[in-house]
This record gives sequence, C-alpha cells and structure tokens, in this order.
Amino acid sequence: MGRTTLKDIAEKAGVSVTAVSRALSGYPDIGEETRGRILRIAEELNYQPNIAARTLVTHKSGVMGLFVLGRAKGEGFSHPFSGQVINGFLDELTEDGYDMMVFKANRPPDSENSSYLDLCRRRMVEGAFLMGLRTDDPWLSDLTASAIPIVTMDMPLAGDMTFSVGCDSVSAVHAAIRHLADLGHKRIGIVNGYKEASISLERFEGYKSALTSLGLPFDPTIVAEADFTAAGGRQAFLSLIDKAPDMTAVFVSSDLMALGVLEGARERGLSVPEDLSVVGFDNIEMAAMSSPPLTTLDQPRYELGQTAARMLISACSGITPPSRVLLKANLIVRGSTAKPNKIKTGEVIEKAH
Amino acid sequence: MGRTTLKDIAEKAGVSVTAVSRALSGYPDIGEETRGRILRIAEELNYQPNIAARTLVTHKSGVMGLFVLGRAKGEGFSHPFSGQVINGFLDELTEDGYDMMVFKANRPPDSENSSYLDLCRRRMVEGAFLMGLRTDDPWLSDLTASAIPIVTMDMPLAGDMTFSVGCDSVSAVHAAIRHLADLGHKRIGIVNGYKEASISLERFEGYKSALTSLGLPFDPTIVAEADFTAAGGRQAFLSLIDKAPDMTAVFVSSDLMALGVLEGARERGLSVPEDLSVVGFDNIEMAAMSSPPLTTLDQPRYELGQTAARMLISACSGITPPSRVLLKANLIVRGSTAKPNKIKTGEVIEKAH
DNA sequence: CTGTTAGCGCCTTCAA
DNA sequence: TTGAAGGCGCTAACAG
Repeated sequence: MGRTTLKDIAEKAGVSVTAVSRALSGYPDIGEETRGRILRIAEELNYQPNIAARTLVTHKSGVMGLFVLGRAKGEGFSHPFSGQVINGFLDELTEDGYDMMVFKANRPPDSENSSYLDLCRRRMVEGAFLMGLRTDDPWLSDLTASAIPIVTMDMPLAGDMTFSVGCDSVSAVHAAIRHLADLGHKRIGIVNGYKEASISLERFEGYKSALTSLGLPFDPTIVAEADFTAAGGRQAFLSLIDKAPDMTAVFVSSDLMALGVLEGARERGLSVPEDLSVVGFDNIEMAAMSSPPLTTLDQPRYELGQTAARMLISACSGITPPSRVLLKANLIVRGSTAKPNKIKTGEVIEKAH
Repeated sequence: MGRTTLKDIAEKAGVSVTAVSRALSGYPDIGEETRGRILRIAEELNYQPNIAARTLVTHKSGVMGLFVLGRAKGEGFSHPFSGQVINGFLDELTEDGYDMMVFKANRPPDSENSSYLDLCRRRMVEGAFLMGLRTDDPWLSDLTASAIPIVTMDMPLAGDMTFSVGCDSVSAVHAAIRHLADLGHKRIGIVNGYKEASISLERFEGYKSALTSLGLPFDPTIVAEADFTAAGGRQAFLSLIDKAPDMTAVFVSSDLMALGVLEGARERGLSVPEDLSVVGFDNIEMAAMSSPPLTTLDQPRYELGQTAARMLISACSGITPPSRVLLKANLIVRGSTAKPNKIKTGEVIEKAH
C-alpha cells in the first residue's frame, strides 16, 4: 500500500522533508530551481498529501459538514428542493479546496449517538451547513452555541457564529399576490406551511401586507396551514374551498403543497386556471411538469447553496459574513394562473353543494 | 479550543495514555476497575477521539466516499431517484460507525482537478459508492483498477474490488409487459434509455423476451430511445405514436420519461389510460402525483442504498461480497393502465392524420 | 534559502 | 494487567 510521502520525494530530490513540504505548499522561501525539481518529482510519483497527517498538526481538516434535517418521508435529501442547493454548495466548496461530509441528522438523542457538535469535533469539521426547517430540533443549540461557523437554510438562528441564507419571502409573496390581483382576483387564499418554520411566518406576513397594500381585505377564513407535503396541501385546500367556495385564487407556500392543491381542485371538479388560480413557491422540477404547469416563485437553489458555502468559507477564514443573506425569488408565470372566470366559478359552487 | 485528549484522561485517572486507549477501544486486557474509572472520566470530559490522529496510524479513516455522477440538469443529486438511495446508504454507514464524504464528480479531467482515485487516497477513503449511469466516464477505470472497494449503482463494471447493486430489470419488465398483456394489449411499445447505460440494455432484453414468452410479435418500429429526461421521453413518444398510431400501450424505462410520455399523449389528444396505457419504472414520488397516477415498477431505493453500504463495509473488512446484487422491483398498478379501448383509439388515429 | 528539531493525538509493539 | 517507547506523515518554529 506504499503511498508516496514527502519523505519519498525528499530522498529522490536529495533535500529535506521540510523543503518538500514548503515547495508543495507554495511557500516563497525556497529556491526556484529546487522547487521545480521537487514539483516535478512529486508529479512523477503522483504524490497525494495525507490529509489526516496535515489535519493533525494544523487543526484544519478542510471539511465542511452538511446536516440534512428532517429526513422523514419526502423531506431532506428526498426533497426535490435539496438537490440543487447541495450541488451549489458542493461545487463552491470544491472550488476552494474543501470537501463535504454529510452527517445523518435526526437520530434519537440517546447515549448511543453523538450530538451534531460531537460529530463535527471528531472530524474536525471546520463549518457546517444545516438544511431543514424546524427550529425546534433539540440538537441545534449545541451547534449554534459552539465556535464552529454554521450556516442554516431558511432558518435564522441566534448565535455568534451562526448565519443563514434564504430568499426574501416577503417581497416574493408580494410579487405573487400582485400578479393575482393584476389578473383581477379579489378573493385570494393562502395555504401556508407550519409555524415551526420561520419561512411560514415570513410568507404569511408578506401575504397580509400585500393584500393591504393592494387594498384587498384580509380574511382569516381563507388561511390554512399544512405540513409542506402534497397530501397536506391537498387537505388544507379542500377545507379552504369547502368553507369559501367563492375563493378564486390561492397562494401556496411550496410547490409540493401546490401540487396537492391541484389534486384537490381536480377532486372538487374545479379546473385550473379557469375556476381557480394557483401560485406555488420554489419552482421545483415538477412544477413545470404538472398539468397545468405551475405558476410559481423560482428560488435560485444552486445559488443559495453557493452562497452558503461562501459564507462558511469566509467565516472560517476569519471574515465574518452578514448574519443573514437573502436572495431574490422570481415569479415564473405558467399555466396555473389566469383571470377569474366568474360564470364558471358560479357553476362550480352549485356543483360543490 | 482545548479538546480533551487521551492524555487529559490519563492524567486525571492516574494511568498511562496507553491504558486509556485500551480501555476506550474495548480491549479486554485491562482491569475492570481501571476501565470503569477511565470510561467515567472520558464521559465526564465528553471525550471525542481525534479521528485524524487515529487515521494516521491505523490507515483507516472510517470514511466512505460517494460520487454522484452526471450532475447536469436534473441528474445526480437533483434526480428524484437519488435521495432515498443516499438516505439508505448513509443510515447503514452510520450504523456501522462510518461517515460519508461526497465528492464532486464529472469535473473536467485537467491538471487542476484530481482524479476520483486521488480524491479517495488523500482522504484515505476506505470504499466508494458510485451513482450514475454512463459507463463511459473516463475517470472510472482508475478507481475500478485500484484496490479500493467500489460499489456502483445500476452499472456493473469490471474490477476485482468492484461490485454493483440494482434491481432485476429483466423480471421487472416482464411483470410490466405481462400486466399490459393481461389487460388485453397487443401492441406495446417501449421508450428506453440510452445505450450507454447497462440498465437500458437489460430492460430491452426484458421487453423482448417478455413479448416472446407472451406470444406477441416484436416490432422495432415501436422501440424508441431517450435520455432519461421527461423532455426526452415526450419527444421519443411523439415520434413513436406518429409512426404507429395503433400502439395502445407503452412501457417506459423511467418515471421521469414516463411523465414526458404523459405530456406527449396529452398533446396528441390521447387520454391515458383510455386511449393509451403507460407503465413507468422507478416509482419516484412524482409518479403517484401525476394525472393519472402512474403505474410503475417500484424500486426499493432505500434498500438499494443500504445494500450498497453493506457490501462496501463487508468488502472493507475482507469479506468479498457477491459481485452483483439484484433486488426485486415490484409492479405498482395505478391509474395509467387499463384495457385497450379500440373505438377511441380509432378516432384518434383519424385525428392524428 | 535550507536543514534540524519537535510535536500534533493516537495506536501498537515490547517489556515489566 | 499496565507502562514506556516509537512512529504514522506532516507542519512549524528555530537555527544555520
């Protein structure tokens, strides 16, 4: 298994190990000629540094951690949202010479399992990116209280070394509601996520303030809450439409839930967008493929991941990034929104009773 | 920053570092009483071993690598298939005390970037799991030729230490075709993946042999090939149905492509399943949410990931696993398949001309 | 500019 | 049953 080490190169080059180390690390204090020779030999021997050894002395592992919280049914990795974020995160890390280690989150906090923080410390992880929504994970505080830089996704948390990325929900929702209002909708409901996610609160704020600024009344009867799943979205929509059959449009806090809303609408014999306009949030791949394709707010997922990586890298090199970075979500108009069709809506109301 | 080390524990317990090391590693050659005391102190100090140091001497990092190949548009991480596989893989690894490092694959093979193998060696990765489909990645041979155990997904490759997991395509496709035949279909087309993926070849074999064993003729005009994307599936289906409007059913090699087929069918005014039956492959989340919900072959994705992990762990401990492990894909009958409707089909044929 | 020395934290002989 | 010594491969002082 004889890997080539600095020593091998040193012997072959007739210099000391230190010299080789310096040449390879790009230090200036080494003769041009010697450095050239060393580099050539290193290349020749396909030298790969033993990072474990380096880590041992420098206390820097070059590893960033990724915790994907809430990995149950359709969450976490399996969530259509995560993929591109992780791609962006990984690409940016790789660009800067970091590697990414993914840890299993949401393990039961018993003595068998180590806390998130312990996992980081064992591996000397330099910083960690947390994806997930619930701020009530009991293992979070450990991490955010530590000196390890943390970036969270859509989940601003307290902590000196804790930062977060996300999209500006308020202005995004404004754009969505304005779009609906421009089309002529007056009765616009909302299917929001659960309250344990801060994005839900923000999106609700955006919804309310948008209505206000557009001169539309706010009506709590057309506000529903679901669990960010399609099934939950469907359910929430059904209860909404049954209570308020005159609702002509609905803003949904995630595309997955919006797909559930589409399903619910079908069940009630409502055709989208003729009888009901639907706007989602996220622009997951599926959103373009549903029938009708979903009007939604595009989150720049890849860029969100990149941004998280950059913040982490920056924090690790001592440059404190802003505690929260918000990107812009853009409205993508597709086939699920249109002018309200009063007549059809009337028919449907009767059918529904 | 002062992490607790073996030395700290040793001092506090009044023993040597060696003794502590042994106690913590569960060696038997240490006094019951001493061990107890040591363990207690370790607990008290929340001792976390420095894995870098351990790796340096044992040459075992406790890290498995994950390479997600083909990360372009909708592939890799972003693919709805990957998530659960990775979950299973990670869970099983964690169970055995391994951690997972994810590497960026498909980087251009220039001097800037290290080969997959080099990445593994730097980090002393003990084994690697490769997800992806194209057997023509130029960086693969390096890895499969090395002594590092490799498990690939759906991509059997040569190599002493190279293994693979996947589903038994042939018998799965048989089940699908039999289902269609049982419903009364006689003219069953196929939208397959590209030939660079070995699953495409296997599924094609399954398709042909199923037809034969059911006494149905094989007709090359209703065979099409696409790139595993929805857009590609749509395109392939359109060319198929235009050439052979009497086709009443189609087997599609992936759900993503099948969703594209559904879209294509809509465009041609064919309603599914009345005019056309569609069977997919994978049972991704979306498959249950399309309209109509897709009849498909369920791949046990989580178990595939678990299996990969177990094979890797086993290979790392010197127990050579079987070079290929096939799990069973199960037919899930949903709304996209039904008896062929001759009359409607007739109408459509005329419309199409 | 280059080499010598020392040590990171841990495991593994070898003695006691 | 326990301890002492040595070294994994690398970097970081400190000398020359």
